[in-house]
This record gives sequence, C-alpha cells and structure tokens, in this order.
Amino acid sequence: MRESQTAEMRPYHHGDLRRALVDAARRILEAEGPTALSLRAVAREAGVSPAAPYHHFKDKAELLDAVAQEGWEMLDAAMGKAMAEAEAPDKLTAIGISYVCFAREHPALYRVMYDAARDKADLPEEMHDNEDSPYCKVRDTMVALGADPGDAIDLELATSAAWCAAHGLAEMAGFKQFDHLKEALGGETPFLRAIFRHMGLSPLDRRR
Amino acid sequence: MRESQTAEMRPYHHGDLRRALVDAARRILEAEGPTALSLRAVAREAGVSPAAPYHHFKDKAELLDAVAQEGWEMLDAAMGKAMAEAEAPDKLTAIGISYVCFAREHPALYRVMYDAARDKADLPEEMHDNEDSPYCKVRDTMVALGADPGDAIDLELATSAAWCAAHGLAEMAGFKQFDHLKEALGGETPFLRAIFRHMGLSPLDRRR
DNA sequence: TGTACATCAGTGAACGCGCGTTCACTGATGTAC
DNA sequence: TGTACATCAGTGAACGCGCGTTCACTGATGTAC
Repeated sequence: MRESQTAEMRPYHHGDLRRALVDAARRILEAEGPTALSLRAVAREAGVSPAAPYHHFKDKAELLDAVAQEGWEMLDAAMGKAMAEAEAPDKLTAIGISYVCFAREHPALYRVMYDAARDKADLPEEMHDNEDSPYCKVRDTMVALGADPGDAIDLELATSAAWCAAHGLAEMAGFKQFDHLKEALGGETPFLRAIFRHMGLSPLDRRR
Repeated sequence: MRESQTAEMRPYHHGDLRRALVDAARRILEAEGPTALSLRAVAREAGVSPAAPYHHFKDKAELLDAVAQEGWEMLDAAMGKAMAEAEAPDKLTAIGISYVCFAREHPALYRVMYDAARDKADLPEEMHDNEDSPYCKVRDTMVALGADPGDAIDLELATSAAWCAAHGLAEMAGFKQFDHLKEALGGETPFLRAIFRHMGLSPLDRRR
C-alpha cells in the first residue's frame, strides 16, 4: 500500500531522518499542539517505525531539545530581521514586537521552547552567551538608544527587564480580556506597541 | 491493614471528599510537580478509590479547575496583604513582588493556574471582573499614585502592562542566568525590585 | 419510636488506550583488498 | 572490477506502565409515615 501510493518511493534508508523527525514534530505542534507531541506520533508523522528515532536521538527529551533549539534559531532570525529594518528610535520596540509576534504565530513551539528552558532553569546558551546573541542585540540596542554602558549591572537589569516583559506579554497577548483594547487601538500591533510603551523599557523613555 | 493503622478510622462516607481531593492535588503539586498530577494519583493520595472523585468532579479538568481557582484565591490574598502593608509610593512594586514571590513559592500550582487560563484564553473572572478583584486593586493603585483616571483606555493599558510584566518576571525569575545579578544586588527581593524599577510601571516614575 | 425505602457516596475490577523504550532482526551501504 | 564483510539505519513485535473513565455493586444516611 504505502509503496504504491507515490511514484518516488522512499528507500529503506531515509537519507536525513533526523531532519525529517524535527520537521514532523513541528508539523504536529502546529496542527495539534504540545499535548499531541509524542515520540510515537512523530515517528508516525515521519512515516517511520516507532523505534527508528532512537538511531538519531537518545530519548524523547533529546528530540524535544532539538525542536526547541530550532525554535530559538527562528526567534533569533525574526528578532534580527526586525532590528535591521526598524529606524533607530523604534528599534527596541520593534524587536519586542517581533518577539511577541513569533510567540503568537507559533504558540505550541513557543511553549515547547519555554518548557525546555524552565526544566533547565535557563535560556539556551546561544540566546545570551555569544556576541551577536539575541540578548546582546537587545543590550547593544539599549546602549545605542542612550543607556549607560559604563554601569554594567544596570545595563544587564535593563536588558533582563525587557526580556521578562516581552515573555509576559507573549504569553498573555492572546487573552480575550484584551480584545476590546485591541479594537479600541486599531489592531494587535498598536496594542502591543501601547503595552510596550507603558512598560517604559526604552532608555529614551527613561531619560524623558 | 488500613483500618487498623490509626485510632480514628475513616468512615465509609468521607465527609468532605471534595475538599480532601483538592488538598491532595495541592500536596502532589508541591511534592512532585504538575506532570505527576493525575486523577488516579490524587485519589491515591486522598486514600480513596480511583472512581470516587467522579462523585465530586465531572472529569479531571473540573478537578484541575478547582485547584487552579484556589490558587487564584491564594494569590489574591497575597496581593491584598502586600498592598495593605506597603507605604503609598511603594504599593505598586510591593504588589508586584508579592505576585512574583507567590509564583516562586508555588511554582507547580502557578503553572496549573496559568495553563488553565491559557486553555480558556483568559484569566478567571474573579481576577478582574468585580470591584475588589486583584485587577481593580492594581488599577486603583495606579490612580492613587497619579495615573489619570479620566483616560480609561490608558489606565487599562497601564494595568495590563503591569500584569504582563509581573507574569513574565514570575516565570523567569528562577533562571540561573540571573544568579549573579541577585548576588550583586544582595538577594532575590532587591533583584525583583530593580527589575520592576526598570519596567517603569509606576505612574510616579512616568511623571518624573 | 420504628421501619421501609430512596438516595447518596463510596468500592474494586475492568475497559481500552497510547505511551516510551527495548529487542532481535534485516536490508542497504561503504570499504578493504 | 568484484567480492567479502563490517557497519549503519531501518523494521515490527513486544514489554510494562499509568492513565481516564465506566460499571455493577454496596454500605451508610436521611426521610416519610
């Protein structure tokens, strides 16, 4: 049955099953949410036996980690793009909005990312450790907008505050409670912008 | 065995099994976290057969809702206490800190509360609908600190921003990433206070 | 006050389910000579 | 170029598990007369 259903038959060896499994996991997340994401379901979605994934991942957690990591990379790309495209005084808000929009567009993936982070009690290293990590991008934007780079502690606090605020907004922006605010302000993005303004995270706001 | 192990034998009818089940669920959450919270485990912890809970809750979700609701009531109480005890200019930060501390002290319960809220895409009604709800407490504190009560939209934005910020901080405050900041600032509470200051949520900060 | 009976709140066994993981296996591939 | 063989990456059946839920039941309680 399976082998007759398409002209290009899948060969016995897959080629890049690891890749295919991560993609399958992403598809399940988008379609059915995090609770449907079992190892068996991923194998099923990839058209492979339930034992096959074990040649590529130690266990389920390792597969989930790979999915999460890809999510962080996507988020990184979205933030980088937003930063590059925005005008200077708006850069920080633009990054924040891109963050929240990513979480809103991929809610299940975002949950997997954060659940993994929570289990480890930390964000993945790539998010804050190297020089062009998202964390450093935000921090450097703070400086570019007038934060004092000499006060290291304060700069780190400012960056951390922005990150926490974005995460909180990302998780709550979908609540129905906010529907009439979005309507009054003319849409989701103006709403996010207004909330960020109230959070007063930009050094520009703080010096005003 | 069971009946001989204690002088006061549990009678066939429990008396208040509903109460006992919610308590048992809370105990499991504290001890083993949200993943261990199954209906069967709750019944087991309460010393009752797996079918017994069905005389008090329609299904597992209804039990979880009851647990979550009790959590929101505890959170409400903590926020109310913090507000009552703080001096006027510090009231808002004090409420925020009490919120975050609650989440940090009952992380598993907080997750159950938020997961339930996320499923419904809203906070429970009691949190924002009546006049002395936590939401209204925060909003009125905003006004007392100088926010303009005439601009209803702006006031609601300010309150919502504060809530999102607190939630984000609550979820992230435990990350190891922040350990050295806490150390540099002399503890968890000064750290939280500093982050909140950077979030610039108080109307006092905003007019300065 | 006593008794018949309806109702309530438990029991314990069973249902089917999907899960993560392991195992012995086999087909395909790559390499040494 | 051909062949023997090690290695790799799959299969499919099976493991034990705990889960949510249902069922027929029974012991305890409350009520009407």
